[in-house]
Parts: sequence; C-alpha cells; structure tokens
Amino acid sequence: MAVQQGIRPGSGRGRPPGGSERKRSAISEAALVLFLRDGYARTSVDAIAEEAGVSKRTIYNHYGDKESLFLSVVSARYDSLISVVVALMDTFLTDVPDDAVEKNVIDFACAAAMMAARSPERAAIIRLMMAEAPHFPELLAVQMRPRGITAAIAERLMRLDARGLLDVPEPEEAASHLFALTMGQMNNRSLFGAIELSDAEIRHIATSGARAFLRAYRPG
Amino acid sequence: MAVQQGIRPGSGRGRPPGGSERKRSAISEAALVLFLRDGYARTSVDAIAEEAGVSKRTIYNHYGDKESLFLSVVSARYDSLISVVVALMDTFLTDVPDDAVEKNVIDFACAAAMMAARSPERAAIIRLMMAEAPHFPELLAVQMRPRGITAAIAERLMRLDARGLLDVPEPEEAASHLFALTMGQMNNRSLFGAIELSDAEIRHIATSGARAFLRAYRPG
DNA sequence: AATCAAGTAAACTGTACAGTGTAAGATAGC
DNA sequence: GCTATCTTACACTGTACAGTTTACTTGATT
Repeated sequence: MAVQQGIRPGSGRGRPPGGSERKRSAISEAALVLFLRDGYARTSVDAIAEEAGVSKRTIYNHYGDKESLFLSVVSARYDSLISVVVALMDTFLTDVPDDAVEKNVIDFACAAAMMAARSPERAAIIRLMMAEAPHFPELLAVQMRPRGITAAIAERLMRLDARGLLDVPEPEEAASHLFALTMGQMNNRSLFGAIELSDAEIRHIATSGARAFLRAYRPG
Repeated sequence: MAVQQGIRPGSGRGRPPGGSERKRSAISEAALVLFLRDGYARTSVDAIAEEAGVSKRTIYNHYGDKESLFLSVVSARYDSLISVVVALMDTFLTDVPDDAVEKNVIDFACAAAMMAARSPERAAIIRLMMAEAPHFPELLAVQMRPRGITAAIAERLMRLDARGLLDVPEPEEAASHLFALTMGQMNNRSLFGAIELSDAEIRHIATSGARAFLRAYRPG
C-alpha cells in the first residue's frame, strides 16, 4: 500500500524533489499570509506549518525561530511594495512633456491612490509593521531604508522646476506635500481597514489632491 | 502587628474606602499603560492586576473579560484625544481676524504638528487601534465617529471663504488637504515611532505645509 | 450587631504554544 | 549502490495565560 501523500507535490518524507528552495518559499508565503491576517502574536508556528504543507521542524531548520521568520518575510515583502511605488513614479513623473505636467501629476496621484486603496495586502503590511515596530527594532531600519521615496519624488520635481514647469524652491518639502496629498490621504482612510470606496471616489480624491498641489506649486 | 498594606491607599483586603470607582479607574489606567506599551496579545491580565495594585478577580468583576476591558479603555482614551484636536481648531480657526488668516493657519498647523510629534501616547493609541481593528470590529465604529474632525475643519474654512479670505469651493476636500499637510505629514513620521525631531524642525514642516495649503486656496 | 457589598489571596483548570529530540524515510549526487 | 542531505511524524518539555473556584477579610449600611 502506497504511503499517504500530502496534497502538495514534494510533501511527504525524505529529501524533497526540486531542492529545499521550494520548501523555503512555501514556508515564507504561508507565514506572510498568516502574519498579515492575524498578526505576529496570534499566528502560531504550527499554523504556518500546516498552511505551508510542511512539518514544523522544517520551519525551524530553515529559519531558526519565529522572530527571524517574521523579520525575514515581512521585510522582504515591504521592500517589494516600495519598489512598486518607485515604478509608478518612473511611469508618470519622468519624461513629462511640456504641456502635460498637470495631466501627469494627476495620473500619478490616481495610480498611487488606486494602489493604496485597492491593495489590502499593502495596508496589512504597513499596519503590521507599525504595530510590531516597537517590539522589533529591526523593522525601524527596514522602514527607514526608503526615505528614498520622497527623495525620488523630489528629484523629479527638481527637473520640472528647472524647465520652468513648476515652481519648487524646496523639492524635499514639496515631495512630502505631494505624497501627503495623494498616498497620505488614502492611508488615513485605508489603514484602519475602513471604508470601501468606489473607483470614481478614489479618482476624485486623488485628483483634488493633485490639483491642490499644482495650485500651490504652479510657476509665476 | 498591622496587616501588610500594599503601596497604594485602599489596597489590601476588604471593601475599599472611597467606593469601587477608585479601583475601577486604577484598573483602567494600568490597563491602558500596558496595552499601549505592549499591545493586546502581549499584555496579560495578571500584569494589569499587578500594575493596578488590585487582585485579578477584581478586574473580572468590573470588566467581565479581557476584550471588554480593552475596548472600554481604548475607546475612552481615543475619544479624549479627538477632543484635544477639536479644541485646537477652536483656538486657532474660529474668530480669525481679517488680516491674520495666514498666521492662524500656520499656528494651527504648528500646534497640531507639535502635538502629533510630541505625544507618544497619541501615536501609541493610533498604532494600537490600527493593529487591532481587524480583530475588534467595534474599534472601527470608534474610529468612524469623529469623521467630524474634517467636517469641523470644513465648517471653519467655509466661514473664511464666505468672508473672502480664502477660496474654498469644496470645504470637505480642502479640510482633508489641510489635515494631510499638517497632521498627516507628522503621522507618516511618528507612527512608526521613528525619528526624534527638534521643535524647530517640527515647526518648519508644519509651516511649509500650511503655506502650501494657503497658496492652493488663496482667493483671487 | 447584623448584614451586605466589595475586595483579596491562592490554588486550580484547561489550553495553547515555542522550541527540542529522535528515529525513520526519501532523494540527490557521486 | 552508497552516503550525505533533507524532510516527516510525533512525542515531549516548559511556560504562559484566560478565566474560575473557594474561603476569607473588611468597610459601609441599617
């Protein structure tokens, strides 16, 4: 009689086919799902093992302990979220035609707001990092790394200033204002996991924020 | 030999002098301190009892269970924080002289930012509510109550618009923008418990946010 | 003085969970 | 085919914690 196999390929005893990388990533994905859904303290290693289709011992072999697992998966995912935002900036705030500043800033705001409002995972990871930062000082460092985000916006604004398309005497401040008026506004609403907004409402909020920014920083 | 008394007055066995209100408030204060410092899951009822100088049984007699205690103390404190912000608005955004709009908006921004940056308890309670909102739907309701906060700002802005001191066609939106440019900017920095800012830096950030708002909404 | 209301102490129940130890099974690579 | 590597099952340790039970103590009330 054949040995009872688990649901997933590569489960069951013995050295796993395809190397241990697959196990490792099954663990990290499962861990992320549960940490984001239930928080650090409420998530048990046994539950992660079950979700990943892996034995508890394997988790400890790979990650040492629960804290290391947590820090590893959370900081990796945070970094990848940041890179999504940076990509948005590249799309909308670089190579702006002379007559399309307003359109591009508004489009950027809409895209950023849409992402902020429509990605529950993003909200969950920010919530989680905020909640656990006091207990895991390492998370502070992870969050500090991308101070680059406003710096990157600032750099684009400077170029628009140089071309006379905006009047931005202090690019770092202006970048922070643009961020506050777009992503910041959405964060205030979504981080509590609160309200469901329609696409039209999101676009409206983002557009009005972008317009306020443009009025505050128009040239002349 | 006298019975060994605890450190606090009214501790020890027997019906407490001064009624049970004093016990009740000792419990809620202790609970708040520990919940804010360690979070919900990491705080044990035994620890609260010790901090309050009260027996564990008394806590259960007063609050029933840990969840009820948590909801009670957190929502009470949140309400009182909100009222502090409302008081700030009354101070700076009501009865504004014709020639002092700029000054008052900037002063409001500075006061609000100072409070946001200098009250660790405020940051802690927002963090805590965000973190636990998914597990305690009741917290959502608590947070929704003061949608009045932007509404109250909006009302003041409308009056300034009527007097021709600002150009605010959509007061609700503008209020949200002012909030984002002042408290929002500070929240982004303080909720992670991150950086220590000097008074001068805080004032600078708040002032530049207020100025951007004024440029976006100046009349004419 | 009697009674009631409120609280205390401490042991106890049941459960959940982090992390370990171990023997055995399966695969990869030589 | 041999061996090192990796995984599994599972029992086990120690601890922490929510909530209860019981027996006792004391201040207020009448």
